[in-house]
Amino acid sequence: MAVTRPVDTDSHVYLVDGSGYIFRAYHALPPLTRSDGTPVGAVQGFCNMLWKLLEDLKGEDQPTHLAVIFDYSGKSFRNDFYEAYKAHRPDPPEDLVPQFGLIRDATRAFQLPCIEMEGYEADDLIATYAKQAAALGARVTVASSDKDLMQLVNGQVTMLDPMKAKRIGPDEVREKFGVGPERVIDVQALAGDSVDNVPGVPGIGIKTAAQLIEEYGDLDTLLARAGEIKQPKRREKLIEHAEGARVSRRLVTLKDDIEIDSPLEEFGTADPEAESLLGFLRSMEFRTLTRRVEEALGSGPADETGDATAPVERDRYECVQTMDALNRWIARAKAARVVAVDTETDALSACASRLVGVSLAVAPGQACYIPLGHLGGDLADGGGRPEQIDMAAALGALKPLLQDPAVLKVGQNLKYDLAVLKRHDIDVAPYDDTMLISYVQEAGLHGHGMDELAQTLLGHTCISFKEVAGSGKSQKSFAEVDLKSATAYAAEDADVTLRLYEILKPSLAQRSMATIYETLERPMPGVLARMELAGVKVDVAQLSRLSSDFAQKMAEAEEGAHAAAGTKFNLGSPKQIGEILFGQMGLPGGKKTKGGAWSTDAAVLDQLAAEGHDLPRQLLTWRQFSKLKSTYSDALKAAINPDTGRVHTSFSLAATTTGRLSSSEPNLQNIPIRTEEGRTIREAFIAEPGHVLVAADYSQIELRLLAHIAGVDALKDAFKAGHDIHAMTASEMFGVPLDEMDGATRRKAKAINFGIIYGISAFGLANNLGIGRDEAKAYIDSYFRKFPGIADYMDAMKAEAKERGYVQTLFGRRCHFPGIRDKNPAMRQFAERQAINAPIQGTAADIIRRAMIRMEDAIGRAGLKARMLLQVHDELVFEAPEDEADRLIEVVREVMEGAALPAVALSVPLDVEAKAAKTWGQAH
DNA sequence: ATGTTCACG
DNA sequence: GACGTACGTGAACATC
Repeated sequence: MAVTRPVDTDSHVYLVDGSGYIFRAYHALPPLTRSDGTPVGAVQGFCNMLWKLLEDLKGEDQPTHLAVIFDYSGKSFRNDFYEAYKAHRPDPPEDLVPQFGLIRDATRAFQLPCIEMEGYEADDLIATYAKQAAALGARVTVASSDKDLMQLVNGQVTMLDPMKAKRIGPDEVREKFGVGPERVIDVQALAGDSVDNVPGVPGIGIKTAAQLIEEYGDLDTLLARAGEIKQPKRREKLIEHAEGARVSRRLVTLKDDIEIDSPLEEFGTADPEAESLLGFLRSMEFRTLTRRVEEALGSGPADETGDATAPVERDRYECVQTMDALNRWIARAKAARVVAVDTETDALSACASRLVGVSLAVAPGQACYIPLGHLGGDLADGGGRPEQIDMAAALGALKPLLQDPAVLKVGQNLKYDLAVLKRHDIDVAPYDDTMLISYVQEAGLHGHGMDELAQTLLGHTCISFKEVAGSGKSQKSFAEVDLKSATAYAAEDADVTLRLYEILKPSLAQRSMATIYETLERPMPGVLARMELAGVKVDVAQLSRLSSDFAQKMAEAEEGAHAAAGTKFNLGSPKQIGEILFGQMGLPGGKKTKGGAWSTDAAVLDQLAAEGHDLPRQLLTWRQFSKLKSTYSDALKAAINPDTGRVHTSFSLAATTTGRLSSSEPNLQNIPIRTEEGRTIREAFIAEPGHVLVAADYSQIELRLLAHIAGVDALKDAFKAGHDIHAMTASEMFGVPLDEMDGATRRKAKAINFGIIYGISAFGLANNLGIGRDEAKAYIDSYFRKFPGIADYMDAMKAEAKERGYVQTLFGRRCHFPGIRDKNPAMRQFAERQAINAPIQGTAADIIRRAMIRMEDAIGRAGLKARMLLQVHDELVFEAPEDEADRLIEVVREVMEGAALPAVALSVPLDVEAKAAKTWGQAH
């Protein structure tokens, strides 16, 4: 744990260039993966280096202060004046990406400060800290071998190559650059750096640059007197590229006056607490290093307050009601470098609710609640508004903590809190989400809500919301809950979240799911929170018109139905419909429902209507309009947020077994499109004036993935050639030439193609096509013969699910099916069909997640203002200024079509159809 | 709280 | 040969 210790002339400050080290370790060391496949080579190199540094320096060179400093991902201030800076750098290798997060975890496990700052590179932070420390008289060691840091070297500041254990002082710098440290930037400005896109002066390398600087003293003098140079080529180049040299000097000159968040004094070194470090090293499977650390530190039992499984004591939570108390908690959180955060609001919707309080936990059992928006009126609080810190002041103090790149914020379903805090202009980062850490490991096995996780992982029963707010009609909003109950409830949430994190996070690595979590889960809450906050505009007048149209159609159908039945009844009651149709009228009943009653669903009513009966026809019409009115036109109008005038859905990240999202309150993933009447609802989704909606959807993505995953050459070739896939299937199966294909045959093939994806059964296909079971069976057999690979794929998935309990997507996401070993054959077969479907549906879900994660950045880089609003499984919906539409479509298509790369190279192309229009309906 | 139906991919 | 079905969701409404 870092301690606070003043910096003075006896201090020795170590500044470790974490980012520089990551790349060197990655390239210098052989690739290493943990047993679960997570790449950890760079992490191991990094941990070895840190440990060696700490051990080697036990003598007189021992650091009194130490911090590890990282680049902030994204652009730096240098791009503000020179756009091309580091622009040609390729994206880091796929197997390095997950290690960035792990290396920050490693730093925290060593209990060392982990420093980064938006807009700055690690080198600038190091320069700033080095200057401050030197000014206080301390000695400084910069642990790096990066030549760009050599300009910092002087009598007090030396560098240490952490891999070669070699000291770099002024003499070594002179050896490398031919000039002393104080002239290094001049030499770099002339020589340039092709790797970082620093232009320099063409034709001049380090040797020549050093010679010129030696001769003329410094860069400005050289450029001013360039005309005196004897060699004509060199003279011309220098005169021509003088400005390039000046820009280059600005690029290579490190910024040493950044306003830093974490002062030097907080970097005081202390022996690391053994268990948390060892826990991390063991989870990474670094056996040698684990043993070394065990020997050096001993490994006693965990400290009582640090045990995630210690009993939860609700009365020990603190209710924070003064700025002093709040500042103490913020300091504790900063020191701990990890803090669990939870927000309480007065309603369930993140977009429509008001912030009521924030809770924090810094260690198991160490949690507080900060009430901010509680109302008076409760007798327990004496009737008045309870004593609370001013909301703006509290958020002002919390903001730097919540945005501090060196403090990890942990939440349970953090998307909600991100959205609430974003509305108060706070961008929480970095973060981890316990719900997602659980989901990525155990999707399909159980739910991932906090109460359930606390029960199973901690054996703890959380206070229910009802216990503090009541239930039913008398339920209070959280703002009306008294502070004592609110503190017990809210602080417990943060406490439990932190404990869950300590248990769940290490298991992520143990089961080699860290890469999936890092690439497909961790980035999502931020993306979705922004989409939900953006919302989508709907045309209120249009919805009102539709509601009254539908009401009229319903009334007509109701009248017709009552007339046809000869009696009045409730058209919304399947029970009454059954009694009339199959009782009074004596029609033959078709299938039964699960509960044993006669089914009256659309398939049954359709059949009866086709036989010429009027009542089922009227019922179908009534149901259609009743559905459109109550579920869509009425509900959407009621869902409009009065502040924004838009509809804000909530996306759920941990609801499905396959990795798909779900949408609720309202569900915007099931807006009608299949029928003409239904489409009118989609026409009510509109763009702001001067804007358009762009809808982009993957064409046939699941069939394409089936072709790739099952290795079906005929399907692959058809997709590569851009053929109509259902017509091709029909032609193969039924022997009809493509140019003679009729609609009915193609429709049959289409049903079979979909059936395959769903884990086909003869009964299901027969039902769907309205044919006999024998005929359906013959179709399936014929399909398997024509497309070898499919049957093998199905058998393989069933076997894999049976053996492991889960199947995997192409990217490695696991979908569990506990029913696969059930003794009930129906349950088992259900699980088998799920196991066949999940890798296909799940891979498609992974691909669109990857596209979404890359999309915002791609839109930003293209200089567009467009916003991503909705995801509907294979479709993304955007809103953009009219004049951006064409460019947006280009960017969106590029990102979506390439979303599987580089992790997976598909053997079929992904095709995206995109269109811009004023309404969602027209954008299809 | 559960079942039925139906909207979407 | 049993089992009773197409895969994944969420919302409204009736009924218990």
